[in-house]
Amino acid sequence: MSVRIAIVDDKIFLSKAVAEKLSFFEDFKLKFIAAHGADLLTKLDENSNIDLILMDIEMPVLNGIEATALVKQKYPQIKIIMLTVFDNDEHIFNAIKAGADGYLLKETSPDILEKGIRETLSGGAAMNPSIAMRTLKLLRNPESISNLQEREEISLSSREIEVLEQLSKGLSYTKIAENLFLSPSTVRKHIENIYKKLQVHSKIEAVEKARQNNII
Amino acid sequence: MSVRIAIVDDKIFLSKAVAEKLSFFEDFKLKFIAAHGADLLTKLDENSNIDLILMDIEMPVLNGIEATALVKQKYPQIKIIMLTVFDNDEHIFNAIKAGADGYLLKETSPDILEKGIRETLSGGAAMNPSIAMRTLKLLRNPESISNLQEREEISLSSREIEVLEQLSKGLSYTKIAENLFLSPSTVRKHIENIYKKLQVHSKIEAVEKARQNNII
DNA sequence: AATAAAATAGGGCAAATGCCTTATTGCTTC
DNA sequence: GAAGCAATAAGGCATTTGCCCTATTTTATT
Repeated sequence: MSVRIAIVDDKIFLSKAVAEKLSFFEDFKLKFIAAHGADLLTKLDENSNIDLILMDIEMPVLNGIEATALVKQKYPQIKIIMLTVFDNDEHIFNAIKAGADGYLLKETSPDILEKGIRETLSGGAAMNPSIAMRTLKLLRNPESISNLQEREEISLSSREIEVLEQLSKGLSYTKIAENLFLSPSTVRKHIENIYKKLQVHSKIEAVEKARQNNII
Repeated sequence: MSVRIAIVDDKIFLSKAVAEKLSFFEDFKLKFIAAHGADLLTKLDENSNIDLILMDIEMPVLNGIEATALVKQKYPQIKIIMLTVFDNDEHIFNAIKAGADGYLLKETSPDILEKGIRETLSGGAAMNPSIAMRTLKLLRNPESISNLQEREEISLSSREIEVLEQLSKGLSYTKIAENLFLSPSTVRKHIENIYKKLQVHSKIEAVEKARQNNII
């Protein structure tokens, strides 16, 4: 039994690259490529015999999130995997809300893409591990969801995030130093830098702000 | 660089099976097997040089969810993947809340387990596709989550909750006293009582615990 | 090779915190 | 009306925190 697939992407060379990956698997039949959401809906109106859609997010006319919601409303049996270069929380959450069945990054290997498609068709969800982690954090912190829009760029280094995670559990400087094999002075310095970046002045404020921004 | 792993499971033949899967990968070093959560904590107190724990859920003495929360509180740098035969929503959600970094099923192949471990160590989340789908559904339906919460009886007075709310914003004793028209001494006493009731020893721990129990 | 950024480490100091003790007042509840 | 509890308040003290300084090593980036 073959799998009928559609690709939706306005960047032609990117959809070509995805089509190329699909071509490795002979039961995957690429039925059509749509240039944007509106184009997809038109094509589905003509023929909705599609099992799964690989959907870009950033597109003109009708973006991938809106298109997903509309397709799911009209053809709930069609599975949709978001396939995008962006992995920010707002996109992820909105795609999930719209009803997407998976969320993969464009650089995904043919192998992973294939597994994701098959798992999605059998009722699972395809997810990149880093995206899975973001969904976990969103689940842990439902409040952070309301803050997904007006979000400034806060960039903490991975070491700083590590320290912040320990902070959030209520550990002291010295305990954190022990856990991370650092000197307490270093931990203090990291925390000072974290405070500056987050513009806060205490542990709790830092943790609060980090939660609001889905950093921890 | 090798990966130091611990297994926690009361069924010996099941932990043996997992150990067997790990043995295919020469950089995976199985440091120890614990029979239950309490056993794990004892062993970690002796030596916390562990990168990742594969944790069962249903165990005597201290179950996998409680153990996860305790380990994450004391050693936040240790990654934890739940490895279980059950995949019901309550378990999944509680494990995520407790801080688990991944959730795989016991029948997982050595290959998937290996990938999950490596992805978790590099900051992602390891998730079985069917479990990923459940997390998506939980995210889409925040109301469903409230039915899953099991909470113990923690009774704070309304005054204590008021103080706790101010605490959670990162305010100092003196600021809280000003806001509530109390003497700083009184605020301190309230906070002492809150700590006793929640069995914690710092502001952040109190806020963390209160959040876990939906008090604030 | 040169420069910048991140990570590491240490010292000093005022303020805040966590924990102890004691004490008074008002409100329930049996 | 006695007992218990919640709320109020104060003093003491060791530890932790927040913030300032400097300085070396490691790791990109160009």
